[in-house]
Amino acid sequence: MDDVLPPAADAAPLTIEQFHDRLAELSEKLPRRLRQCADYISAFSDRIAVSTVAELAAGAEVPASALMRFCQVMGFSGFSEMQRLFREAYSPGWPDYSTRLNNLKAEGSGSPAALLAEFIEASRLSLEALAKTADEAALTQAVAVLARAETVHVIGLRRAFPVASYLAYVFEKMSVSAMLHDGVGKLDHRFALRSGDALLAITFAPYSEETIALARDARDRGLPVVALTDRLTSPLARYADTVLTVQEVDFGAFRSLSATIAVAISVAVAVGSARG
Amino acid sequence: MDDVLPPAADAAPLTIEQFHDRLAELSEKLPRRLRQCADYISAFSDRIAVSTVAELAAGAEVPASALMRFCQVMGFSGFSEMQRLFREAYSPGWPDYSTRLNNLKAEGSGSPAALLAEFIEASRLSLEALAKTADEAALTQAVAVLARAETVHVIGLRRAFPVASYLAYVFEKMSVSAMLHDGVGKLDHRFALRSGDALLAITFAPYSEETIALARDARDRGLPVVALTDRLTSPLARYADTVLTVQEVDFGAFRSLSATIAVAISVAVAVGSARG
DNA sequence: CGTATTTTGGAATAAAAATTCTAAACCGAC
DNA sequence: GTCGGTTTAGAATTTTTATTCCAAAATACG
Repeated sequence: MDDVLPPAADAAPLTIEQFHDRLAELSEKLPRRLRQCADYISAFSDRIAVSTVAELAAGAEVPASALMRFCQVMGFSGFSEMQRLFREAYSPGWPDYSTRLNNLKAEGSGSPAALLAEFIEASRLSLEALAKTADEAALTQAVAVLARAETVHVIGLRRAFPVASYLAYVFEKMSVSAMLHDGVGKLDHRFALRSGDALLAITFAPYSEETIALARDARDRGLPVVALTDRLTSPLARYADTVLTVQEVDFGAFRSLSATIAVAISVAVAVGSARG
Repeated sequence: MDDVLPPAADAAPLTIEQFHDRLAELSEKLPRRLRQCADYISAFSDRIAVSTVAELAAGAEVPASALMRFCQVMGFSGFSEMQRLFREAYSPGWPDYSTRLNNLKAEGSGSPAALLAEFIEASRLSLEALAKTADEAALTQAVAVLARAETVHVIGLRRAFPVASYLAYVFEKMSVSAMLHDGVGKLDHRFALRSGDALLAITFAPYSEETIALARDARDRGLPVVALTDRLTSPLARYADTVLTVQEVDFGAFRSLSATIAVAISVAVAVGSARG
């Protein structure tokens, strides 16, 4: 009963860096079993997020209760709290964004400036997630496929249309022969697809029939198809040789497109320069 | 008691790749709730290792039992077995945004990954600048003007066309009467502008003649004009009642549009909700 | 050495998570 | 509409996991 309050000084670490600092600072003055914990944890800290107390304890060759005490010495209330730090650090931001937005909407604060702030935030999150998850191999493959094509056909309707049209613009600027299938007049120009060409198709849930149909068509004729979509299980993926996926954080019913455009333009510019 | 043995064919996936294959193969023929699981899981498979059934179920917006059934359909005995696959493969990728960006850039300049990193960076900078400089009063005024209009006419050509087309899409979704002046067939629909309407015109240097002409036309007839452009001294500004400015950071010859789209959508959503 | 203090291991308990089960909703074919 | 088979939601149950507790062992100190 000596310490009535735990000194505020040793509150739980809030970041992984603080965690390691604390670990280094402590590990010298710990008794044997706790030091074993410290050593093991510092070597395998990245397994904290996906292990149980028992597993880590076994790894450190200590009883589970020793590991519990270790967590407490580190300033956490227990193992779970420590684990949360590592789990959240692994991919922060996402879990409660949508609920936060719902609250915001419920409160009816629809001022344009507030909306803008939310949009900016959604875009920023999307870009951040893209940076983390971008698949370099798929990207490279997509560029290779398109760079080889005679003419690049681009299709994207509804929400994907802005992306498709920007692509067409960039291709034009880079003197890449490209054709935008825009659905104007319900004309479909599927017969414009000639051997030697390639298709870049863009669609997000709810997927657009026409886009998928054109992809199938291209595939049936043996043309390479690159898909830009939201998930690997998208119906578009079946007809594509290369699938690029992008997650956008949506804001209410609308998506920011920032990440999607970033991917699209990178591909287009890379294709343009690959062709010289 | 029909199937005494589960057919060996649908044994559990042994690698993450097999897992995704299986997912793609199944997801089409699954009933509603299970497909929801499949979609969510395929988009966020990296969270499996660090989440509980309840958390994932909440993310996919299904009851926990649906997610359990999903695991079984995938060939696992239950969630724990599925999770084991992901936990064993787990390695905390690139911890944070900036180191990951550097990694992408390290691929070598000109590589698609490096380009993507640059674009992401440019977009993020644009958004940041926008957050700092956004003019609340202008925004509010623009929304007020457009909310009062019978029909909102939208024009934006070349680089601004993606923005204009996304605006048209959002207006449609929000049941705001809107017309996109797209320049198809060089038809100009200036006579579609009727009193009571308003024009939202978008152009950036080098400014598009047609856009400016339409703005002038609208102004001459006494219709309110909202300009979305890059500077207050833009030629478009002369004909506009309200001017919204956005600076995009460009990367090479191309701009990210992120900030522009953020402004555009905020305005559109605000207009939509102002009209009820 | 012997006593006070700290540390330890493991059993006991509490909490949380996974898994199963069932009645009801749903859907498609008649 | 109604019958048969599927699918679903959520309560009930089981299993796993975290956490506490305390007697015994170790250590420090006189």
